[in-house]
Parts: sequence; structure tokens; C-alpha cells
Amino acid sequence: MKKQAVKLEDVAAVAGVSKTTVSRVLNNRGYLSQATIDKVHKAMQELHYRPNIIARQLYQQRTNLVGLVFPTVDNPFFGQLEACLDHELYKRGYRVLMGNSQNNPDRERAYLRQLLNGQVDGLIVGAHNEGIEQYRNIQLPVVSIERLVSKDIPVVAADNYAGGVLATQQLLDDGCQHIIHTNYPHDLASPNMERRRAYEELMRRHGLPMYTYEVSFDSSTAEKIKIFYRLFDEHPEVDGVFADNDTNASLIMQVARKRGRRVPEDLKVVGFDGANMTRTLLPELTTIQQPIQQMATAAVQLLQDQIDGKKTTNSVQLPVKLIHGTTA
Amino acid sequence: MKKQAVKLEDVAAVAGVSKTTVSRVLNNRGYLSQATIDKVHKAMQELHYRPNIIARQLYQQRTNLVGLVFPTVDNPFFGQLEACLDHELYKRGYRVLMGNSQNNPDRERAYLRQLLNGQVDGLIVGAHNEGIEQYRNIQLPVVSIERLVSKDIPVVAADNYAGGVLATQQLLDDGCQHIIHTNYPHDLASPNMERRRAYEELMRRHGLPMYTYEVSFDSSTAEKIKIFYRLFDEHPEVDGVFADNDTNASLIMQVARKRGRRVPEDLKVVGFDGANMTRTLLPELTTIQQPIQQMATAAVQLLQDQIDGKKTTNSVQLPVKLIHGTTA
DNA sequence: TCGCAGGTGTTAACCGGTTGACAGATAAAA
DNA sequence: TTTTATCTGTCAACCGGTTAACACCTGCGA
Repeated sequence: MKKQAVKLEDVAAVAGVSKTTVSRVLNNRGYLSQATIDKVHKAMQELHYRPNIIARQLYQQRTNLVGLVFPTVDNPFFGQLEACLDHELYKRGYRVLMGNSQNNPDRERAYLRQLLNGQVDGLIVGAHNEGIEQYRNIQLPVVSIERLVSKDIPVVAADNYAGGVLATQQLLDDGCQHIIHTNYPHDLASPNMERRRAYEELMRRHGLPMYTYEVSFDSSTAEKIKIFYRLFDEHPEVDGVFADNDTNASLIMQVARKRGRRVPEDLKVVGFDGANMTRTLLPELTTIQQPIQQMATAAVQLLQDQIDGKKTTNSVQLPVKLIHGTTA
Repeated sequence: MKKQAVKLEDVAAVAGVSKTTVSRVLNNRGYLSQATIDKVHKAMQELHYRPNIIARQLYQQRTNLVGLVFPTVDNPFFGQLEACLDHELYKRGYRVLMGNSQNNPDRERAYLRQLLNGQVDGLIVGAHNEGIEQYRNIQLPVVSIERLVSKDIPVVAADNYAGGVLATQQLLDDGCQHIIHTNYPHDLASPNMERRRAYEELMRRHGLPMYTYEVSFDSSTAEKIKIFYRLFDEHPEVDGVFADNDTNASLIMQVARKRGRRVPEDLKVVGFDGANMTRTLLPELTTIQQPIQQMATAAVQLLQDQIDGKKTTNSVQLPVKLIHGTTA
């Protein structure tokens, strides 16, 4: 137990009124004379009174906190997404409890266990780990972004299929014959798979060979680079790459240069995400831009609806856009 | 008021014991027979009981939450820093409450007002806004990162002066005669100013002209680009730039190319920060790397000490490193 | 038989706010 | 004068846990 802070009762004593009256002044509730209001305000000032939020939360059964469960914030896409979510939630009076799982199922579980115990009013999740059974039979409002969690939970996602088509078509239009795709391991039930489906359909339709390299999100940069070296070794004929995110696209271009390929002369590259940070640091990259801001807005709207008890469990899909750089 | 959840009392009723006994089982406290323990566990399982964290927090006057007040998470440096802080805090049993101020003093104030009301056990701040009076007379443990807040609050920072020397010296060694520096507006009392001081001292010592362009952190990308165009217009003779962060360095190089300058042939550029994301997306940039992980570790350690009541209000300064790229 | 230690469990106060129910006062309407 | 509406304010229960204080029981040594 920590030291005693000034509490409502102390204010009441100094102002010469009851706790209720102070609480009413605080919350602007019921009838109050100006004289009483002034008295109470004066007492609060004198004592440097700060109402204890936790006590209020306990009574109101509401914390105005929303948990964000994502892999990490140190990433152009998730960083911008969490920043947007934070901003949207702030506008509605919510604060954000960070739950970076680092793609560690234990951590995700730990966060969930804790957050479900009345710590937050709702959850927005985008972590990868499949089959976390705690998501089932959840009593809490939950919205998922770019992840399939459970069929009761609405998903906000970009139109990944259209994105896959745009990217692949761009490479085909550029005359590429040997296009390689990178994506998550396919056992992850992620909307990302739609990009792969689009890629494979287009390649098949054009009678071209298809190769997908699976790169898990939580691999280290060194591991990813190793995979990309292998990519060039196993497929020296590659003349186009459709990467599943801009960071991987950047790594692939670095490896390509090390292997003596010039981009875009010898190799075209299209990325995915088009986050602010990538646009600033790597503006030459041609990429499929996800509408991050809109995704955040939609997710928060869906969450608010659930918190308000509205039964709108509809998923949302938002359009993507091809950004023309110089790499494809 | 929301619907009633299963509470400790319900468990007690089902198990046929008192609230206290259930609480003891929960917290492993006092003497309990195995039979009682089993009975209680069985009842908890049956009812899917989850203890309400808020109630516990109220009694214990402790939330195991730490507030992070930074400008934004959508930035290579702050993104990585917050990820590291989150990780360090997690290891010690704390969760993170995000407080992105977006460099808006009102938002920073709003966060502070709320966080100080018992919402968090401590605060780690790195937001820019000077003179937020709420930081004075704070009862809460606070640590600041790369910001001077108030003299009672310990600061964790990189050795900015050494960084400024390294960067400027590199450009001088490269033979640059007209080196321009970018930094925050100088009225911000930030350790960043040490970089400027180092730059100016070296330039003066070499009898070279010095120009610092002030770019506020919260300007839009478009505004920053406008400033950098102006930089090249006003100083066509520039042959070296020491940017105060890698993002600005990237923008400057883009503007330089638009103006027909080749990097590094016509213009050398040194950045600052050396965060993961920049290293991945812009590996060719020569930059001064801040020890982000160590800064996070140090900050969390200092905070823990304060929470534990130890009186170690000493600030910490950590070494920086020059990363050789191809831009200088 | 009594005293005492160790084990087991309960009662009730407490954390710091919020609010329904209610009492008393004053003023306006009947 | 009585009734009714409008103010002003208090009491006590409540949110859901935690724990100090205490009571009871059993077994053992004196």
C-alpha cells in the first residue's frame, strides 16, 4: 500500500459538505448552488485534489481503455496503423494499452489473460498466432485487422486479392517472365493468402511458372536475407518480384544489387503496404498501398458499435492503390 | 453499468466457503487445506471465473502500468524505442499505456492529467512540448528520454555532443567546405542542441561558415521538403549535410537529386539515429547510431529504482557510433 | 484437566469513488 | 393556506477485490 493521496472525503471535509456533493460538482450532476460549487472548487485547488481514476473505473465497470494486440510497433505498417488507431481512439475518449506480442504466443496469451479481466473495454488485434483458444467465448468487444481470428470476430482488411492482381499485372505488363512471390507460411490463415491466390491465378492464366517463398514475419533480418540469397541462387532467371511487404522488398533489392542485378533494368520489384515511413525512406519503390488510415477508422467504428451493443459483426474490406515508383 | 460478471462471491458460494478463503486460494496466502483448495479451484473452473483486475488495483494502489508519453510511434526511432521499452517493461511485469502526444501540447496535458490520477505506476516521457507545468510537483516516478523536462527528473540520452563531433568530422574528413546542419528550433531545451553545439564548435575551429536550418519535428513531410528546397536555393554551394535524423536525411537526399546533385559525389550526407527500420530501408546512409536498446534498458532501470523508492536521480548518457554507409 | 501451538475459516473494514433514495427548504401556483 | 415544483444536500449501499483481527478446532505436553 502506498501513501495516502488526497481523496474526495478530504475535499468534502475542507469544503464543509458531503462526499456526494463533491462528486456532483466533479461530474456536474444534479442541482448545485454556485456558492457550493465555488466552495468545493476552492477546496480542491487548495488540496491539489486529483480524483482516483481506478475507483471510478471500478464502479463504472468501464476503463475507457482499448487493448491493441499486434506483433510489434517497430515496423512501418504496424507503426503507422497503431498510430492511426491511437488517434482515432483518442478522439472517442479511449486510451490505448499496448500489447506487442512480438509474435510470441505466450506473450499474446499473457496479454489476453490480463486484458480480459476488466482491464479494457475492447480489443483490436492483429497478431499472427493462430489458434489462441482464448479468443473463443470472449465476452469482450473485439475487432481484428488483417487477421482471421474466429468467425465471430469482424475483420478489417484491405482488398488483398485486388492488390495481388495489381502487383502481378504490373510485373506482367513490364514484360517479366519469371516472377517470384514472397508471403507468409501458408498455414497462417491470413487475408495475405489472397495476395498469393491472385498471383497464382494470374501466373497460371499466363502459363508462367510460379514460385512462392515463405518468409515468416518474425524471422530476423539476417534470416530473411539468407532466404533471399537462396532465392537468387535457386532462380537466377528471376526478373520480377512481388514482395508481401515493403521491408522485404527493400531487402530483396539489396540482395539483388549484391548479386549484380540492377533494379529496374534487370529486375522489377513491387512491394506491399505503402506506409508513410517506407514512402519517405524508399520512395522509388513501386508498391501496393493499403489504406491504413481508413482501416483504423473502420476498426474503431466497428469496435465502438460493439461496445454500444449494436450487432454489426460485418467485416470490412477496403480498396488498395498501386503506387508507381521506379522499381517496376 | 454493464452486466454482472462472475465474481469472487459467486465462487465462494458455489465452493461453500467465504470470500476470504477464495481470495487466499487465489493469492496463495495463509493456511489452506488441500481439500479447500480443490473445492475452490473446481468452483472457479465451473463458473469460468476471472478476477477483476481493477478491484485489485484499487486496493493495492498499484496498476502495474507504465505510461509512455512520446510524439508518435510512427517513426523509426520512436517506434523502435517504444518497442524496446515495452519489452523491457514486460519483463518486469509492467504493461504499457500509450500516450502519443503527436506534439500537441493539449494531448500531452490530457494524458498527463489522466495518467497522474493513479492510472499508472510510472511515466517514461520523450515528448517535446516544453513547459508543461504538470511535470512539476509530480508525485509519480518519471524518467525522461532525450528531453529535458524538469531538473528533478532523470534524463537518459545518447552522447549527443560526441555524435555531433563524429558527424561533422566525417564531413570535414570528406573534404566538405560548406556543411549545413538541420536541427530542432533552438528554443526547445533538448539534448539535441548538443549536436548543434558540436557542429558549430568544429566549424568555427576550422574557420568554416555554419548554417543551421531549423525544422520542427511535427512539421508535415511536405513542409519539410519545402524547407530543404529552400536550403539548396539559398546555399547552392552546399557540399555536406549533417541532418538531425535519418528521415530528414532521406528527404534531403531526395531533394538533392531533384536539384541534380549526386550523393555522395556532389553532396555528402550524414544522418542521426540509425534505427533498425532506417538501416533496413536506407542502408546506404551514413549515420550516427543511438544505442536505442541500451537507452530503453537504462530508462526502465531508473524508473524501477524510483518505484522501489531508491533515490537514484542520476541522469545517464550513452555512447553513439558512426555507421559507415556510402553517403559520406 | 489446562495451556498452548498450529491449522482453518469467517467477519467486517477498507481501497476511493458514484448514485438511488430521501429529507428539508424555498418559491410559485391553486 | 395548501399543494406542487424546484432546489440543495445527506445517507448509505455499491463496484469487486484484500486483509487485519479474531474465533474455533485439534492435538500434544505439562
